Amino acid sequence: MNKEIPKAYTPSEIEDKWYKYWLDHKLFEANAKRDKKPYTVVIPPPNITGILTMGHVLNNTIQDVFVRWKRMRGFEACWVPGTDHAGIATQNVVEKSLAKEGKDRHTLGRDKFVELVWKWREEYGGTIIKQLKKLGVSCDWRRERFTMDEGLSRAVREVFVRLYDKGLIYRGKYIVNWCPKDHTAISDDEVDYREKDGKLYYLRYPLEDGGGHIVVATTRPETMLGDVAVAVNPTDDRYKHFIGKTLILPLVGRKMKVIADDYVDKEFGTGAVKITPAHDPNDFAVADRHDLEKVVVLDTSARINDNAPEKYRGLDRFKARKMIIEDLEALGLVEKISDYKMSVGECYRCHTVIEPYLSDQWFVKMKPLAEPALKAVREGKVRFYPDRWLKTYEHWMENIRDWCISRQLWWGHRIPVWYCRNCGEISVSVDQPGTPCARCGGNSYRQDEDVLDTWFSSWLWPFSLFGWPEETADLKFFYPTDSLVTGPDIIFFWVARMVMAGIEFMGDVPFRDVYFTSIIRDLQGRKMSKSLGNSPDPLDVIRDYGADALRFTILYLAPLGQDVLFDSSKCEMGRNFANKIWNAGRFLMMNRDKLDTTAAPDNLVFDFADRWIVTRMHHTIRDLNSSLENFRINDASKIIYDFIWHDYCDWYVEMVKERLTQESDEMTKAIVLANSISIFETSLQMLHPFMPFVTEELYSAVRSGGDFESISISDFPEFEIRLIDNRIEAEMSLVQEVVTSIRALRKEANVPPSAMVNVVIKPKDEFTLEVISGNQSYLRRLARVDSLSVGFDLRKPETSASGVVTGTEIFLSLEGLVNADAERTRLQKEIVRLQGSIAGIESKLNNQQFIDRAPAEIIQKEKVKLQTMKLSLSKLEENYLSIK
RNA sequence: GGGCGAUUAGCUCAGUUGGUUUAGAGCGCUACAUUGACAUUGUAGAGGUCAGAGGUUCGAAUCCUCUAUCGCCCA
Repeated sequence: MNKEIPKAYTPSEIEDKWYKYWLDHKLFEANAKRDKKPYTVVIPPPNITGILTMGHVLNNTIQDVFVRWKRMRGFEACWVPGTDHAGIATQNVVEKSLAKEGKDRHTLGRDKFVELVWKWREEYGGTIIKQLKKLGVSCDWRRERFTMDEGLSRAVREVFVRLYDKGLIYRGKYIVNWCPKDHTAISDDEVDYREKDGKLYYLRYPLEDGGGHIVVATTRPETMLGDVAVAVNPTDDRYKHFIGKTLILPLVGRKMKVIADDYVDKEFGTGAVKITPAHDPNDFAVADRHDLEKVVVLDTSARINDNAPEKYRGLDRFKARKMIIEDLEALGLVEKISDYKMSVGECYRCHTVIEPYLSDQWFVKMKPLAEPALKAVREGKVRFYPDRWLKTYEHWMENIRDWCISRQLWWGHRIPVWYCRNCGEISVSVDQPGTPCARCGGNSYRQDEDVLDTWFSSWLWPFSLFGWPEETADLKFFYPTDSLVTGPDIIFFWVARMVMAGIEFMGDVPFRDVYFTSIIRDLQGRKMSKSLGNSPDPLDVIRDYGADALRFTILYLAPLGQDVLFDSSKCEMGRNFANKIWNAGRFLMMNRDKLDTTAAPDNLVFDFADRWIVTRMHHTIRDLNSSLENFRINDASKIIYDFIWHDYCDWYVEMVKERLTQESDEMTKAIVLANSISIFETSLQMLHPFMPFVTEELYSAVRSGGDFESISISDFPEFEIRLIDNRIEAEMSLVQEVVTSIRALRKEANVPPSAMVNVVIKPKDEFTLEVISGNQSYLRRLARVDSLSVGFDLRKPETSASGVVTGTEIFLSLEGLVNADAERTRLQKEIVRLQGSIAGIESKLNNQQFIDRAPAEIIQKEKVKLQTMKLSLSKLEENYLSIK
């Protein structure tokens, strides 16, 4: 930096430069061999289809703060980045682009299609990674992994085989969200629910014994072909006597029982529910509990299949609905049809109504995995921040259900199950069997068509990315990882499952601490989402305000466990802060350029201001470290903000200015400046994990000359208790109080800021006298005072404004400027306020129970407070009376 | 229906085990200030019966109970 330092900080000019520098100098690379303690973080891998959102910004900034902080504190900090193959999302994206060319994946064939997805990934899959770099994150990019990489894919197959061999993987029937148009299952989050006008059909199901009928209500009468029972609530008096009786299913003729189940809502419809296990998830669960048959009556295109009476076979579900109602009406079995608003699930891609559909799926038995994972968290081997999420975790783990891991997609890890083409024998192995079929000796195999749920690779992430199942040096050194930073919305999908996988396959938990981030909302409190379009593009925000500003603002706004209402304009706060620091640096540089600093001696002499800022700084170091240790990251950002802005800039720099103007000796000036630069450097180091760019730029500027070392690998400031000086802090508070009080008096009396005033101070005690006399030059400058007299025996000037600070009287001599009435009013107000406080304390001290039960320390404090207030009050009253 | 969280200044939020808190910050507002770091600034100020009602306690924004409103998760 030279003399032409711009007045305003312009982030865009330096951010890319420093990021490139850090990468070129390999500052973020971590190695297993080093003689350091590891600090490991694995990134929650973003989807390759995704673009950077505010959620990612928060999440990754938090990780970066911890990683940079630990790196500076001497840890071998290793942050492994990567992306997730996001099965469904990615397949959809590629299918959409195919559709634009009028093609679909089926005409292309599986191999060609998968090839195309890989090509798409090469081209677009790195977008979010590029965007993350703009944020300044300090990942070891050499280690970047993708959940479909060969190594990770092998880990997935290995895990499947191990679990299968242990008997923890099985094949079974399961209700999925089926799209009859795309012929695939889709996940719960890919179903769009819409309010629609529908009908509620009330159907009569006759009893076998001819004793009347039961009326059931349904929105989907065509599924009645697959009914196997009617359920009622066991506490429902209307139906108690029907339980156990047999009904005849109209049109089909099937005999069905009336069963009792808690699931039935007495208030809904008639209180009797038809049970269609193959076409409704709730009914499926009921059927499991009551051991009922599951009759599938639709084919994969949602047409009536051969399990139904011949008449309806081949009909589309909606045509079948119409015909069934007509037929039932003809039989007099429709009681009534009413209008009904209902929420219907649609495929978010093609808007076809989703069909809950029973199909063959692969499952993992979760109970044996969940038990040790629950125990580990309960024992504190993994800690949650905030810890209330423990309850959510426990609840889920205690009621865990088996995990359906198969997906009818083409993009993903294909299930490592092979079927003998000859006899159908199943082989489960990491690679295709190379030996003849064990049962029939056949040599031809067919691999299972399905792929695995994307989470089935994510749950292995903390160790698969270090090379598992190979016992690599990295795995030994960096596992278990230290902190995981993620959103509470994936506590089940991801966090819990990683704990299970870590314990099962590595014998140890995958991380020690889990930090659950806030949810970012817009100013109306709505979750930010693509469809609402209410999420600002972080890249725009970075362009407008700077990456540091965005990082700092979002951290400052995001307390642990609370949601954040965000709007880009809030980044002004961070931008202003960056600019403030920039200008503090500018001030130091400008003064250094004026001085011959080569003359600065090694032994720096500290004056009052230096000693004060040093003790404040060490408080800051201590508080900052303890906030970060406790994952109170927004506290940490407030602490460093207050120190730099208020202690350093507002007070210390102003005092430095006084010394630079007063001192005539170049050598002394050089010392003063060297001290302030040294404090500034330390401040930059403390701030660096939060605002890496501006701190690096300034650090490099103030240290220009010597050998350059990046701030990001410099030593984080160490707290030294010997530099905490309570007496200096008390002295400085007094100076600050007196200055503030004089400034307030000036303002009250309408003295222009540029005008100098004369001040008389009658100190409360020796200590006050000493401090004020000793710091006269600072007081004069900070409060713009011309002549200052301090003494016990001084008299109040004839015309003056007066104030009392904890018993010390301050008089502002104002020839002809004092408005007596205004002065009286002001003092009166102050007197009333003090009287109120005094009355409060007196009543406390007069309360015998308070005296008996409160700790002596508290009582003593109250007494001192009372004394000071009484002293101040008497002075105020005296001054009030003397106004002429 | 079950669970969790929130409710503090006009707005957005801090306030860790109850006592130097007559409750703080940022933004906004008011007044004044622009030739030496910074108007992306400085100085001073106005603004709150801490959602409501009970209770525990010498003492409650803080602990307990209930109510109201809002949000999230599970069913």
